[in-house]
Amino acid sequence: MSESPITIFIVDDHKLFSSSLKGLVSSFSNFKVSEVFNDGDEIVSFLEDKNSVPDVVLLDVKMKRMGGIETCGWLKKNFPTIKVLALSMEEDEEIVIGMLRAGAKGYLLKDINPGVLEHAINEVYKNGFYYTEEVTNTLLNSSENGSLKNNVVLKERELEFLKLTVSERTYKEIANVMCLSPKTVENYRESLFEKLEVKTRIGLVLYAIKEKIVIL
Amino acid sequence: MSESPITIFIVDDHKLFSSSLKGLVSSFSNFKVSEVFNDGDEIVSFLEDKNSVPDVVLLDVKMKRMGGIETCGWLKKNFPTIKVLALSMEEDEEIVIGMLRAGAKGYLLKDINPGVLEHAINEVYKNGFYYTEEVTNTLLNSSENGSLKNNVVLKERELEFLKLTVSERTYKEIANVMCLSPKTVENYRESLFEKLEVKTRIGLVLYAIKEKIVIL
DNA sequence: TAAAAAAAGGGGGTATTCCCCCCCTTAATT
DNA sequence: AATTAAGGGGGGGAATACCCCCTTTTTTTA
Repeated sequence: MSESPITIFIVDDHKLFSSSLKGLVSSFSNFKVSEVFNDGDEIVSFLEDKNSVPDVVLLDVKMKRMGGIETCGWLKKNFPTIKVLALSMEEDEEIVIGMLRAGAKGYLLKDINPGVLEHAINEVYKNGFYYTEEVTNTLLNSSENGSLKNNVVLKERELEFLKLTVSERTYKEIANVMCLSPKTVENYRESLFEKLEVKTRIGLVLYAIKEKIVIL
Repeated sequence: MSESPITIFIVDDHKLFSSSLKGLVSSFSNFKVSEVFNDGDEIVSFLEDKNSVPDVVLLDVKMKRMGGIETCGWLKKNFPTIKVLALSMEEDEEIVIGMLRAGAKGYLLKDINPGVLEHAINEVYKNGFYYTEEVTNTLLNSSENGSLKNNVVLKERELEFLKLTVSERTYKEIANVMCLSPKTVENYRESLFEKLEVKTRIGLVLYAIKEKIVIL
């Protein structure tokens, strides 16, 4: 029952890559690569001129003039029905997060197998999104940087204190909440400073967030 | 070419739910629900007795005795080939993150359509994972809580100050880095306190992290 | 072009944080 | 019986953070 094909735009400033990608994607059944752009600017002016609108855009992340995130944000804002699949060489956390926040419906590394790309395009078209395990893990682990004292076991009361520290409370206020004297609270602070190898409250806050002791 | 069915275990302490789920899943082609457990403990002892190992486990998150995260962690550690699909009523950020960190290959809300479950089981079996858009958004947006002054535009120098604040630096040190007098730095602090409606440095740090001005 | 806002620097005071000591009790170890 | 760990409480002081009020210069913008 051969439906109308999924129309695809490709945006990538490596012409060799984009043209070979066009060939590859066109070879998949039911896909039609209508346009190929070398830059974010190009697809923007193309769409501004009220030309045809694609179902899916394969968007390179790192482009010289108008970058991937910016382009993605523009597409999201002006053509929210378009599903953007981000394509990237590396898996830079900031960029992954940036692209997804900008509205990308998926994030693929360029070293994937053709079959995965085909699957991803179909998924993003049908279900509206396609997230690989790697990307999700990147999001999850985007907190395991820094040299965190990871092998530290925090006790219940310490966790309580830590959670309260991650808020605009003074130690006096924390003491009230925890039903302790301010001085005892300071003891917790001091022992945590040592345990977690930090020097200020800010350090505690960063630790708590990185370790997902508190979720923002 | 009818392959051997995907074997599935269900773990859920709501018997009514788990048994109806068993019926539903069994009705999907090529799925076989071999065992149903009422608790994490039960599947653990079952597997410890070297009984059959399933392909996929549908795991309830909130269970009375041995909880979902704990169970998932045990499965991940002892039977890494088993794909765990977490099932949950709500989409609590901490729990989503906890489950995925514990090794779950997917996270589904219990109010999904049967078709989605079928699709998810197939995906998790074939590709090893299945993440819904909601879950990914939960991870992404796990920062858009709180009443952030979102419509604030920060100037370059303010951003610089803000980024430096998210570190264990005193204002004196920040002043050195920014080549400003400590007093000027304090002016930035004050104006940001107003703009961002926070009362302490901690507030600034939380804002910067939530708004991904700094990525941890 | 005059007014407003932004950028930089500052005084002086109070509150809080941070740091190094100290003490007591209770419960587990040895 | 003595030691060690864990939880709770404290003093005092120096450093830092926080707050309000101020001046000057430059840049925007109305």
